[in-house]
Amino acid sequence: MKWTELDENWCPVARTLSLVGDRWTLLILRDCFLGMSRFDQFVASTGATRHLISDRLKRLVEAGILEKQAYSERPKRYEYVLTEKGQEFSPALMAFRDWGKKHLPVRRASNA
Amino acid sequence: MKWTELDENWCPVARTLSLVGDRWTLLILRDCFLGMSRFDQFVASTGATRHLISDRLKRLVEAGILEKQAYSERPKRYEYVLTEKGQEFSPALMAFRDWGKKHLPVRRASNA
DNA sequence: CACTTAAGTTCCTATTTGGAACTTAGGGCA
DNA sequence: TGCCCTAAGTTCCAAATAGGAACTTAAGTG
Repeated sequence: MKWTELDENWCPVARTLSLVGDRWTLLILRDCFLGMSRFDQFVASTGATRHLISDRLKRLVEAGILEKQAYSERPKRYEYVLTEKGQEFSPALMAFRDWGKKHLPVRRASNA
Repeated sequence: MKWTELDENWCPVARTLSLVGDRWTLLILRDCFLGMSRFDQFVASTGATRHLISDRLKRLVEAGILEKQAYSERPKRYEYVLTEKGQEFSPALMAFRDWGKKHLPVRRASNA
């Protein structure tokens, strides 16, 4: 089964995953909650390829989670901002953050 | 950048995603919370291939989110149960469920 | 004119998935 | 004994997706 077929699943978790159940998509949303809104910011921050960011932003806009807004005419430039639907996703990211903080501490060799 | 490289990321959300930021992994966890524990149950319930389920279960066990327990000797058979670390992931799934329920209703053509 | 920024797109290779069949280790029963 | 069944995986190959780097478009800067 392809994951795109999950969108009509009986389970709301599965339907949610069909839309945002992808690492880069969720990282983009994290960045939005951190105040980012531009293409190159997402590329730099997530480390994903431009190709992927382009694709994921398109899907998020189609899904009504982000909105594309022009912030400059002549060079036409757009930024991506969370819609209300997108804003309401924050509890999920908070839950991920809390779980990660508790269970996946960074154990950097203190390179002194 | 490969997503596996996210595990040392400064951001706890990214570290969490490096582990469970994948559709099938999260669906397996959903199933665990619904009381499932066996390989074929995960296969049937998620619709993912046996190959994928096998791979994801391995990673979840390695990460200490699930535990493999023998429920039968002679035919050796194992089941997968949530550890405490895994149990504590429930708020994230609840958040996904709530968001999906609110924003992604199933609109089935009532096939009467 | 040459350089820079921002937002993408294109191209090609490499990795991951999807699907179906095969394996291993017994159990049931005729 | 022989045949089919279950459960948990593994293997194989074709198809889809991702990674990396360069290219494009449209302007602004010195």
